[in-house]
Amino acid sequence: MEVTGSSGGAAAVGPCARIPAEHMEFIRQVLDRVGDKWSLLLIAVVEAGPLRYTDLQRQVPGISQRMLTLTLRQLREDGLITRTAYAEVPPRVEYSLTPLGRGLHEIVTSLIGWAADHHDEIREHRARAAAPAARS
Amino acid sequence: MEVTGSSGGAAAVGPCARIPAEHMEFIRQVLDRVGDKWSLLLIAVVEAGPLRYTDLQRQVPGISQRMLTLTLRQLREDGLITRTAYAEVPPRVEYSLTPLGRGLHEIVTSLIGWAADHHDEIREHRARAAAPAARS
DNA sequence: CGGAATCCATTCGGATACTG
DNA sequence: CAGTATCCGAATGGATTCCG
Repeated sequence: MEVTGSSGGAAAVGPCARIPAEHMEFIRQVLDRVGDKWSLLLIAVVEAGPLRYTDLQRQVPGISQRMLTLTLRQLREDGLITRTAYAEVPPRVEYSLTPLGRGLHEIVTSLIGWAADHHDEIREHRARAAAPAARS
Repeated sequence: MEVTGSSGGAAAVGPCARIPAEHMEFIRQVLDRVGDKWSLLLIAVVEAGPLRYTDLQRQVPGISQRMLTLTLRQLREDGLITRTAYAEVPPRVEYSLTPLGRGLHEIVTSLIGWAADHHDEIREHRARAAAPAARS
């Protein structure tokens, strides 16, 4: 796997970072699915045990019914969450993470933790980039 | 901070998963920035040391100049990558990860690893969901 | 309560052409 | 080489309305 050989002209890349082209395919697939506006957030929230539709809607501020339904369906089709419907008088539906989903949830937790740790730093950078004025 | 009091009606959620509403804000911000089509992929690729514009374009299959430029600019504004231009006859520009970006890169690596481990499983689920036919 | 369906604005993002 | 600028189709996603 060590492609640091000097035979090629454009070597000198790092040791492990060259992403194999074969991997690109499913990286893209996962990123396409998970890289929308709500999936990761929903993964993060639904971890709190079986949650009902309206619970999710309340916990995720700003999401519309449409997007909630759509995203939940996709996550379910990918095997990341389960949907359990109870045939009761007021219908009740509960969503939970599958084991597969829990694996992803750990990563989402990392991401959220990282965001929590560094969002100040990012906001500073962003503000600094937006204001090219500050120069004595 | 323990809101697990039984005064409310809808308690019974998990122990740690309730995401504080204050966190939601910057979770959304980070997700909005990072949850597009190319950011995470670029973070993953640019880790391979200083890479030039065309290198990135070659390493990320399918990206257009427009998106490459735009995404690189955003990542730079957020302080995740650095851009170094050399005033040479054929212009040369190199992109690298900042320390901040390297922190995110670790998480991206986890995500890619997870994707590599489970993409078969996901594809199976997805196919099974798409084909409701298979029943003897 | 838990959706599905339709409508529509905004955004995303690709193709192309041009520039320093 | 490393972008910028414009055009335009496609997809995202919100608001609203209706249904079982």
